[in-house]
Amino acid sequence: MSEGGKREKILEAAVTVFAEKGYHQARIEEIAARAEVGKGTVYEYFASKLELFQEMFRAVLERYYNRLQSVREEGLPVVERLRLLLELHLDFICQNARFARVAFADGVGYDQELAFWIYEQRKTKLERMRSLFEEGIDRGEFRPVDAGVAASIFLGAMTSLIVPIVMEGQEADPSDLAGQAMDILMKGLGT
Amino acid sequence: MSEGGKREKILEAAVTVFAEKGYHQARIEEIAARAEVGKGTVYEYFASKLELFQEMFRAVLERYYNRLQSVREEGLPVVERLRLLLELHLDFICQNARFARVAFADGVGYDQELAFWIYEQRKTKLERMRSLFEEGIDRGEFRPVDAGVAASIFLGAMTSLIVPIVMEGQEADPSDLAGQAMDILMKGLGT
Amino acid sequence: MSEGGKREKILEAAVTVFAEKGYHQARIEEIAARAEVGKGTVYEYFASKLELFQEMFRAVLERYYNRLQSVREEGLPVVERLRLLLELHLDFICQNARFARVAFADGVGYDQELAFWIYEQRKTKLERMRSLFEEGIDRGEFRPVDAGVAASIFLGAMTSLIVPIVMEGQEADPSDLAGQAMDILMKGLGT
Amino acid sequence: MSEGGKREKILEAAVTVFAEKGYHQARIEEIAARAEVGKGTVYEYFASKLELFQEMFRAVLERYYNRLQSVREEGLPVVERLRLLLELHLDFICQNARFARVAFADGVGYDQELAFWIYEQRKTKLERMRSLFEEGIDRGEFRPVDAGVAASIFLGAMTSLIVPIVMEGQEADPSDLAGQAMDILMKGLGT
DNA sequence: GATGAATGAGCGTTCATTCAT
DNA sequence: TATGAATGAACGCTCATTCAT
Repeated sequence: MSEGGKREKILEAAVTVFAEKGYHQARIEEIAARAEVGKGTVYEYFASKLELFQEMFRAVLERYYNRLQSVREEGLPVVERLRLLLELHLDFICQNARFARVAFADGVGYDQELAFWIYEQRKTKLERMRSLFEEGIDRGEFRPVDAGVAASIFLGAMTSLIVPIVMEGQEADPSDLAGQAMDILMKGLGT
Repeated sequence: MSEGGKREKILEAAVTVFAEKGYHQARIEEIAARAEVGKGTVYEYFASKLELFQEMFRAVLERYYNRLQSVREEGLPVVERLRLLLELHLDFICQNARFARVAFADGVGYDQELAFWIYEQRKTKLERMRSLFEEGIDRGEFRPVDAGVAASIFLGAMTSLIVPIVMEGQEADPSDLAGQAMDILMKGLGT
Repeated sequence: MSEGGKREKILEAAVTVFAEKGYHQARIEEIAARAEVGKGTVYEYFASKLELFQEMFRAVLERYYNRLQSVREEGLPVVERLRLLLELHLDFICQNARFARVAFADGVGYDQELAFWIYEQRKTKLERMRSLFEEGIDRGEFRPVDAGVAASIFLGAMTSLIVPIVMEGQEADPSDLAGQAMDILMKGLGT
Repeated sequence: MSEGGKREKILEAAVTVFAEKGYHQARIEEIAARAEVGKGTVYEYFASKLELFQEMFRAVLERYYNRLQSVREEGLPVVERLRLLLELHLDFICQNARFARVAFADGVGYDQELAFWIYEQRKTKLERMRSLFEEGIDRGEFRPVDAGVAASIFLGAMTSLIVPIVMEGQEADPSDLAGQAMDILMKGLGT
């Protein structure tokens, strides 16, 4: 058997197992078994459990970012891009709840071995978000608030809204939910 | 040595060690050492590592809730209560960043052994928040949005805003930050 | 509370717990609890778990030997004394199955910490038995067989016959069982 | 190092260590060391200490039963088969005193964790023995006694006779000892 | 004497990682 | 390249024993 899909199969299995068991409860042996390769083979492709986790995490994030690509079409107003971002985000989660379990922990409270690494990933997201808000402010679409605070709130909302979906498999209509959240975030709660 | 503050000392040490190392990396022996008690003593007060973690978590949450008690004074408008809540929350975190590390994980991505238990704690928080928003809507302070969505966004913001404080020890002015966040959440981002 | 029955109560509790759990599974704390004394009190009366076990063992053996005393009435023929011995032995066990569990292990296979000590107790029994057989041979009641071998067989039978009573709580008629065993041992199996 | 006799080596080491120390005092680490394998390797072959003990016990019993196989030649009179059985039994013990230490505890007084399991093994032995005695009675070789009682006495004798050999390394002539015991058991002690 | 909170040595078991094949 | 048998460091938990009160 020559095909080189082994690396992919291992990553795929890693997503499943890490999501199901969490980082520490996940056993390399189970990942290998689910990938239908030998335990040693995992180490041919990944130097350690930690690295496997990180690669898997990156791979999932990549899929996620790919899914969100359309948001970068700069012709659209920032508000529309945010709405789209939120909708695609929720949609991605609804369809990949398993992935979310591992990939959308925002780093607080996570196991120390991973906390800072995951936090770095989050910082990237936050930064992208912040420049989006800056653009919105520059364009006059938003009030001149602190872009960092706005980005943080938006990111927090994105994370918070998916929790019941991820934890309880709660059904949700991404489009509707995104609409409601955007309504609050853009127009505020006040009368 | 007469005082029986052993249980408290152990809980105190547990906060420190669990926060520093995370649940799995934390070793009972280190907690015992930091509490200046024997390893066995830990098991006099707590049946297992898991139970120790949970008790510690509850104790921290209790301190947190105590700190937030003033928010329940029902004379105040809901908006004021929310602002106060956010400010006290941020203030508590600034002064107890260590605690936050363990107590404000939202349960996603956390180790499976704990994920659901922690999620239950979060649900309690979310429920309290939701009824606060319902009250605000009933009183006509807020627009008639979905209270659950609003609560989720608010809780997400609360969590998100503390991440850099907790992870990087970033300095922050709780009052100012709360003001900015409330401004966005109440008036929205739109022009 | 001044009464000095503490030692007795501890021994009594020790019999129960050691019998129920075996030496290693038995916990001093449980013995103390069942004796309604403090854990430390056990150590006022017995230097260690091992010594407590040995004292308990001796106490049970003493009761047993007391029960068997009538056998020493030297007026009776040895055969009668053996029959009586066997019957009293079986009767004692039927009524004190719990005791038997701890006191009639023959020391083989027993935990090393106890094996040799228990074996010593057994040697005492075997020696008494051997001199009884010697007497029987001297008196012409028995054929001139090796008294040691005879004693060993008799002791083996005594132990073996109680196993189902002790292990399964099997009901048995001591007198009848003693009769059948004596019949075999005295007249043999052969036609 | 190609041979995969690891499992055998571990079992061999287990016999030695369990016999020397007893179940509870025996440490897996010592067994591993004596088998010249890593501690973890033990767990590759046996799920737990208890299972290792049971497998070892079974393995020893198997050797023992193999040794006794000739007894099953049904051409021989039952008396002869019993004599042979006893002789082979004693001979096996003389040559494998170490094994006997672990394998011939008859279950009374043994550690609770093992007592009932070992008792089951004993019941198997007793049952085989009983049917042998029934056959002897049917064939008219024996008087019509209770086969169960006879089997119990015989088994008790088998166990009892090996005690000094096992515990003190006492030398014994299996053939002679078997002869004496059979003489008593078949012809009885009475004149 | 009586107590029970405190202790820590000790051990079974897990599992990431290695390496001979 | 692929494997999985072998490894051993690591750690949670137990419980006999001590000792201050």
